[in-house]
Order: sequence, then structure tokens, then C-alpha cells
Amino acid sequence: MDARYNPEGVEERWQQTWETEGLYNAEPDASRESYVYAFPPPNVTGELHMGHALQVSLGDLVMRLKRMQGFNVLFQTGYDHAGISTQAAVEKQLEREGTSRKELGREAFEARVWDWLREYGGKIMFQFRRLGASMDYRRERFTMDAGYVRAVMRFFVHLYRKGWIYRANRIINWCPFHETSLSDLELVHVDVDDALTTIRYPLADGSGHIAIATVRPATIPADVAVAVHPEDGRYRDLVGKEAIVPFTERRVPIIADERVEPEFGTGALKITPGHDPVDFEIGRDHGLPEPMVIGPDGRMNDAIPELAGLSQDEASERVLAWCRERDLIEKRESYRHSVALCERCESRIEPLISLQWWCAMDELKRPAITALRERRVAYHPESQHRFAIDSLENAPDWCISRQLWWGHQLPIWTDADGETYCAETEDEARELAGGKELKRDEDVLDTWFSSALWPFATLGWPDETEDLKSFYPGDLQTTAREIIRLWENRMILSGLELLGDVPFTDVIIHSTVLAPDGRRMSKSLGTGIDPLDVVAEYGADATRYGLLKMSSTQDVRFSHGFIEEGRKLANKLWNVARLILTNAGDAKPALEPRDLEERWILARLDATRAQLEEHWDLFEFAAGANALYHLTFDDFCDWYAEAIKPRLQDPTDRAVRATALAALERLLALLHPVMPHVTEEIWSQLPDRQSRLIVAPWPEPDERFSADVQALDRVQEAAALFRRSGVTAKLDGDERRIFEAVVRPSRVKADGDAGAEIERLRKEIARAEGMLGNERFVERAPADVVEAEREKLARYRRELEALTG
RNA sequence: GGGCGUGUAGCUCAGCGGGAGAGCGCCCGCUUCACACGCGGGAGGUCACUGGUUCGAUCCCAGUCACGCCCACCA
Repeated sequence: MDARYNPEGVEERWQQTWETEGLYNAEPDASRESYVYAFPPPNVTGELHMGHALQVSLGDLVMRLKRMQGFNVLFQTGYDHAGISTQAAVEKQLEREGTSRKELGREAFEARVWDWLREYGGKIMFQFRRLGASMDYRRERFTMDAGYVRAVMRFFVHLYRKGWIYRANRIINWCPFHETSLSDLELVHVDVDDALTTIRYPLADGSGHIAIATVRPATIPADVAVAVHPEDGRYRDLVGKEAIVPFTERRVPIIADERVEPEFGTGALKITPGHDPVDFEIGRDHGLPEPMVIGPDGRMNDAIPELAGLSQDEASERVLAWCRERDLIEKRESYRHSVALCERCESRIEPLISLQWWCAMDELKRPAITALRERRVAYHPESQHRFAIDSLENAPDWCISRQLWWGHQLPIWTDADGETYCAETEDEARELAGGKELKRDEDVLDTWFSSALWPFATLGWPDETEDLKSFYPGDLQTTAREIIRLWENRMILSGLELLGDVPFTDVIIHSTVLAPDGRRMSKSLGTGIDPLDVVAEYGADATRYGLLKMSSTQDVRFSHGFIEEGRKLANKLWNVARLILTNAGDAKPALEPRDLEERWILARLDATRAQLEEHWDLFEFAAGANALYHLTFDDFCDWYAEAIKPRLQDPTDRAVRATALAALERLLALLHPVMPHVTEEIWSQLPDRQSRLIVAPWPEPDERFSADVQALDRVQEAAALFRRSGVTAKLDGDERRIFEAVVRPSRVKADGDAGAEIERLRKEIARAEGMLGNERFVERAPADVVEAEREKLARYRRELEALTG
């Protein structure tokens, strides 16, 4: 028999078995408490990355634990239509085919996206299964399936009727490539080197000029004012006068506004409400006009005939040339600043004024803030909880319309007179309109608008389904830090608004897995590592274990070392199980502990169970994985299995074999949430199986053995002493027998150095005596600390005596 | 500019008020009948720096230096 555990085939077999036997299935059940986790639906365009695999590892751990603990578990799965990302991916494909979405037209384009989804949609579910995610795959949902669309429409109409949805002409982030608006949260910022040009604007009364600095001379023709800080002594006399904008030679007012930073540039700011967010605000407050010179394609529009159709760079050159001829350029210097890019295509964002739909947040977010303050939802760790509250408190109104073709089209219709109607369906809208001919708004909703409904739209809302009654509110959510504002907070507020309760009670913010070199894992940088490659090499169990060990700090570099550790653990477990099973003979698992090492391992198993519950209740996954590693290697294999081995091979000693089987059962149960496949595989070979391990009960606390946790301390001390010094301590009975079985002098070359050990002990004794001789330590340190120090001193003295005879 | 976080063994990371830890790597000894993906032993750390609190600080507090992430309207 191969001495190595090979997860290949074993894992896939169990994944299939669990699913076909319906063990992942969740059904409403009033008699049991439910535990619900709606896994964040990945973008349908993508494949799972390491972050998803980490999320599956810790989420599935919790689900398997809760399932064993008797909860009615629902692990919801599905994927997201991911508006802009999907549209971008399909557009790229069209580009390769030499066509474009505009050439195809909207209907044909949407059909292409659906084709695309059919081709790639199953991949994500395959990856979930391969990681061992115990999701109810029958319940797979898509954020644009028919039922989901109804939920999204209902939510929109609900908000509309509350008066929280409105249309406004405001400055927004515009992606000139996708030709759509974007929320602030869909941008990335990068530092770029630009030229900062200082240009003199002549004063209208001929008394001089005022200099302003700009990185975008192309926007000068859209200037409507020059602003200075009200306290700025240099310009106080100019406020109220007029300046002449270069190139267009229009007269504009010089105004005072506190938002101008006197320290920057010349302290004077040109106001371009059409193309800058700050200027827009200032312009609105001062009642200024809002001309625009840049169009939706990012090129100059025809507002200024001489510049029409030019790129911004070309337009800048024209404007600068005009200024140069008139000696209006004071200086030009290089300047590094941060600019906003579209996170999908990295085009430079154009701030433009545009008519968009907005969702007012003030009323909507209030109950969510209260729920977070009252900890009806808790983010872990605590620092992220505070961040979540801050983010909600500062959440501005939400621009929810996008000028895309892929997504949930807004349920807004307009009649010939421009009157708008909001209803869930076109029929209802027509009824509202008294049968008039209607045209539907072409915009679609921000993809996060539908994501916000995930915890209950997946349960059948807006219908009052049995699922909803049984499984709402849910329990768990997990996410990366940057998603808190986009998604978790919005799920909380939508749940409170529509169902009157929070959708979950705990949100785990997990670490980001970085590439081994510390950079972000990214396909374009070539630093990505595909979780399925890791699974293929090490197995899903080892991968899950390794990722759990990487889940505990903010950012972790991906390290194969942790996965290796997982593979070693699976292998060790497999082999010790082989030892017990091949010697089991006719024994059946039964708790019949007689001897020291048997009571001891049962106590250790129970102590570890308690430790695991403690760690996992606090979502400390790495610590739990660590405890399992040492339980298996140190306690179970190195001590317990070695101690019973001589008797295990004795066919007449049925009790020791029965207890070994029972101890192995418990070990498997504790390991199952982390390593489901190898544990189920071994479990299936135990005699007298009643059920699958996945639905076996989690071990109950067992008082009988708790006193025996330290039972082997003396033997372990004796072993350490022997290995270091070659001296055998005096032991009797069970202790002597275990010592000989485990330490087996024949296996250990007793080349220890008694002299070095004596020296070490003398040093320790001197240290302990020093501490206990310090009156202030004895008086002020906690009693148990002092007592522990006394015990140590006594032990060192005993050991020294044993060595020196 | 604001917020969060990190600096511990060659590497990746635990620990976080009372004797410096794990895995990998390295050195030495073992084919031993569950496992060489193993067993036993070992080398290797002024726990970033400076102050403070404490009987006692890697751990708590303040500051410094480095690094990372998120957010932000200095044109």
C-alpha cells in the first residue's frame, strides 16, 4: 500500500457523494435553529481568485461546524451579473471579432452577453465544488434571473414611492471609454506627472492681472469665474472685480470662497463647474453658469467652434499657444498629482455634468447606523466596525444610473409629454399613464443596487416564501475591506428597510492574500496564483488549511509553506488512521479508557474541542488550524499512538483498539470543518458507521476526562530530560510503560550531554530563586504567577537531583 | 491630508504583561514493522528604534524611523 495520502480522486468522489446524497441541501425546518450564510456572488466574468478561495475556506469551515452542531444550515450560492465588468469583457471579445456593441445594437448585444454567460457561468460553480464548498447548489441564483429582476424592480419602486429616488443634473464621474457614469467607489487613483501651468488672466479694468495655475488648459474656455480665499490679503481688493478668460476673452467675476486653498499655486483658482467637482460645488453656491467644452467621448465638443472635435491635449496646445502669443504664461512646471481612473478600463475619468438618477441616503441609512451602533450587526475585527459606521454616516447620495446596456434597466417610463412613470412592469406603467404610449428609460442600475438584495432576493423575496420565514434574518457574511461600503452596508440598510431586520449578525473582514513578492495578486501583473492549480498540486484539504493559516492578519504573502503544512497534516492523519484501522480487527469504536494515555488523549481531544469553539466563535481561524496541527502531530501521533502501539497489535486487547477507534472518531470530527475530504474518507472506513461525517454530531464536552489533561506531564518531562542528557528519570507503572513505548531507547541514540543539562537547570534555578527572593514580586504579582514560579523551581530541583544522583 | 494596520529566527508568519514560538530552509543521527510528506537531536533572534508606566515589557503608553492598504475635491 502506498504510504502517502493522495487526495486526487478521493476529494472529487466525496464532493459528488455529499451533493448527490443531498447532504448540502437546506430545507425550511421550524424545529431547528437555522444558520445562514449567503456567499458573496462572484462576478460571472471572472474565475475564482485566491481571495475567493480564502473566503470559501473560512466560510465553509463555519458552515460545516454549524451543520455538525445541529443547526439547519443554508449555504447560499450564485453569481453576479457585474454590469460594467461583464459588458467590458464581452466588448473586448467583440473587438477581437472586428465588431462593436454599437454595430450590433442593444438587443443583439444583450443576446451576446447571455450566450457568454452560458459559456462561462458554470466555471465558478465547478471551482466552488472543487474546493469542497458545502453550498446548496440546487439553489444557485443569478442576480439577473427572472425572480431576482422582480426583487430589484420592487426595491426601486419602493424607494421611488418613498420619494428617495430623484433625478438631478450634477457633476459625476464619466468614463469616456464605457461612456457611462461611475460612482466614486468604482474609481482607482494613480499618481501621474502633469504640467502645471501658471497663466495670467488680465483684469477687465486694465489694472493688471491675476495669475492662476492649472493642469488642464483645455478647460479654460469653460471657466466662469476666478476664486480666491476670503482671508487672502493678496487678493482682497480684487474680489468683486472681473477678469478676462484667455482664448474666449469672456469677462468673469472674481469671487471669494473658503474652499480655495491659499497655499496652492498662486492662491487663485479658475472655476470650471462643468469639469471639476470642487468648481461645480462652488459654482452652484455662487449661482454661476455651467458650460461644458468636453463631450461624452472625452474630446472637445462644439461649444467653441475653433476647438470642436480636438483631443484635450490638442485643445490645450491651442489654448497655450494663444496665451503664449500674448505673453500670458508665467511659468510651466512639472507636477505630480493623483488622478481618477475607471477601475475597469483605466481610462482617465472626466468629471462631467450629467442628468442621472440618485438615491437619497439620509433616511435610508439611519436605521443601519443604529443597528451597527447597537451591534445587531458586528464587523470583525472591531476596527472595521468603526470604519463601517463612519462610512455609513458619511455616505453621500448614491448615483444609481449607468449608461450601460448590460444590467437591470430602470423601471422608469416617459410619455410623449415628458411625464415619467415608475412601476415594476411596463403594463403597470401604462396603466398609470392611462394607456399612453411609453418609452422606457435606457439607463441601467449600478450593479451594487441589485447586490444589496442578495441575502433575501435569493430566498424568494418579494414573495413571502417559506424560505424567507426560515432563513431570514441570516447569520454570517464575509468580505474584503474595500467592499464594506459598496456592499455590506447596503445589504444592511436594504434588509432593514424592506424586511425590518438586519440580514446577518456577523461580518468577517478577511485578509488580502498578496503575491509571494508582496505585490497584489493580479492577472495583468502576472502575479496571480490560481487556487485550482494549488488544489491540483496539494489537494483541496491542504489548500483550505493553508489559506486558513493565512487568514489572520491584514495582508499576507501567499506562501506554499502553509499549504505544505496542510498536506503534511492530511498525510499524517491518513497514516495514523491506517495504523489504527489495520490493527482494529473485530473491535468497534467504544469509549473504554483504562490506562493513563487513553484518558489523557481523550482529555486532550476535549480540551482542543473547547479551544476550537473558542477560537472559531471569535472567527480566529488560523489559531484553530494550529491547534489541530499540534493535536494531531504531537498529542495523537507522537504520544498516544506511540504509547498504545505495542498493545494495539495485541489481538486479545480489544478495549485498547475500541478506544483507539473512538479517539480517532473524535479527532476526525474536530478536523472535518478544516479538512472535510480526508476526514470523511477515513470515517467511511471505520466499522459501524451510522452516517456520513459531514452530518455527524460535533463532539460534546466530556467532563470525565478533563482532569487528565496534564496526566502525561511527568512522562513528557522525563522524555525531554532523557533526550537532552541521556539520563532516565525514575518512573513507575503506566508512566514507565509509556516512557519505554514512546521514547524507546533503542530508537534514540542517547548521546545527550548531562553536563550541559545540569548547567541549564542550575541557571533556571538561579533565575527562579532570584524572582522568588524579590519581595516586591512575591507581594505584588498575582498569586497564581508566584505559585507557578514555585512549582517550576521545585521541578527544576527534582530534575537536577535526578541528574546528579 | 485623513483612517486602518504592519515591523519577532534565512523565508512566510503565530504569540501580545511573568522561562522567545511554528512551518519551511539549514546542520547532525536514524530505512524504524502507520507515516522519509517520517522519527530524534541541533544551530540560528539586543522581538525596528527611543523614552515612559510596572516588582517585571516583545507584549501596555508616548514619540521616532521604515513599509503596506483604504479613503480624500490642493486646481
